[in-house]
Amino acid sequence: MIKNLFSCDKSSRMTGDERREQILRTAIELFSRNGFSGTTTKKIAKEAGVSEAMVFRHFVSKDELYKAILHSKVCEDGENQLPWEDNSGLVEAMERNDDFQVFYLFAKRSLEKQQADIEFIRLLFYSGLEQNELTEQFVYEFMSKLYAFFGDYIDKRKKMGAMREVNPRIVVRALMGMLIHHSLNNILWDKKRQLLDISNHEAAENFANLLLKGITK
Amino acid sequence: MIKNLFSCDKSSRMTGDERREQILRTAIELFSRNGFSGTTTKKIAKEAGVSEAMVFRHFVSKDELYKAILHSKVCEDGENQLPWEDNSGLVEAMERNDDFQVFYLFAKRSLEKQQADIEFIRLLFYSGLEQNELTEQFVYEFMSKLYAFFGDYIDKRKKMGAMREVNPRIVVRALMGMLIHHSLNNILWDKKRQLLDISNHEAAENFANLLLKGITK
DNA sequence: AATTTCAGTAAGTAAGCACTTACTTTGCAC
DNA sequence: GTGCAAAGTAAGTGCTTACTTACTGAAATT
Repeated sequence: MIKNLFSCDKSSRMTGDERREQILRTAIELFSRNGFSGTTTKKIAKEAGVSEAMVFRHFVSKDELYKAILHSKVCEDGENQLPWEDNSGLVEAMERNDDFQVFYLFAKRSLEKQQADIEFIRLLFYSGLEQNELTEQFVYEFMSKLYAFFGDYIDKRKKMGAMREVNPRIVVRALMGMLIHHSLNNILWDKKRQLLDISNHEAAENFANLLLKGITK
Repeated sequence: MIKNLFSCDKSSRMTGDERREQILRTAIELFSRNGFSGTTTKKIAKEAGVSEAMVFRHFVSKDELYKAILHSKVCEDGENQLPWEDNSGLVEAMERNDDFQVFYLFAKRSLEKQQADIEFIRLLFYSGLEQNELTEQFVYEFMSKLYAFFGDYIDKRKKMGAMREVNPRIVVRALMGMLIHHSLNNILWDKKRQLLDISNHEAAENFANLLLKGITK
């Protein structure tokens, strides 16, 4: 039978792996929207169009399902989440010491990634509040890489006399703060952009300039 | 009987208002730690040392209790949460156009307030993720006041030729991003300060300098 | 001293929860 | 076409949930 061509037909029988993937995707959506204890296995099954028993055939417990989700989002997607990967412009800008382009391109790519995967951010904050170990570990590794990446660049530019004496980690924390907080505002608190309505380009440009030149004339 | 002197004796009979307050405080602690659906009315009652029925005598439903909490935290405490209130140094610094002191004192006070009331931040993020209306409204009003406060100062300093042309709202968003993200890191993800271990003084100093002068030499 | 008031509880209720069991269908290899 | 592994379900399990009812006892008012 032609089946894969009509894969939107959820009621049709799937292979084990297909169904597992589908349950996982459904669960990601629900966990990211309602958190761990706000999501029931019944809802997941209903949304996926299967009986509850199927959820427990593919995942031994609700807890394991949650772990599988964090693992897939945080470890797999997360690995490719580094904003300088597939970003040749950024690497080139670093080579020619174009500070503005370095920070601008990093900021723009970060904002785009964050807004393209709202589920990821919500999951990260929910699991952070829920004191999940995996999240703590992911944030630690992700930030460590960021510190190394920017730390090297800033140290290099300091030696060239282009930057003043600063702790690179504080600079990275400041930059990530601007970016994540801006995305969080747009996602969580000010969806209608009543407080501040700017494009990612504008935001990245302003944040990069702020970080480099400050606001003093 | 001498009662109020031994008010730590939870098992003694309290007046209605006393007990209501106590249940509220207990509930704040639990909701901020575990979120709405992660907290049960049974746990609240047990922690408060009363039967579950008492919780429902004082609050018609779990939902109403949550609303009462957000109202008390967000509207009452929140009102006094503005970091320039009781901060005469900040107002004086503004009068003598001491830009660094303005941003430094604001940043330091903000960080201190955030770290003194971790419950508040956790509650704010939980209820934000849970799409609570009250939270959205609070953030809107709080940020509006911030924009007005700093907007006026930045506009004044621009006219004096001391600051370059920037959108004050972007500056405020950047500053709040640094501060909230820094606190969030310390509270949620990097409690052991493995990534970055700096005092509030150091953080405020660096963030203020960054915002004013940038990192370029 | 009697009465009223109200803080407080024990023991429920129905619905919902994570998870299981015992069974039925489906598609594919032979 | 038959056998069989695997996808799938209906109908449970015991426990927990938010919330209620019907009652008790201490203290303030009369």
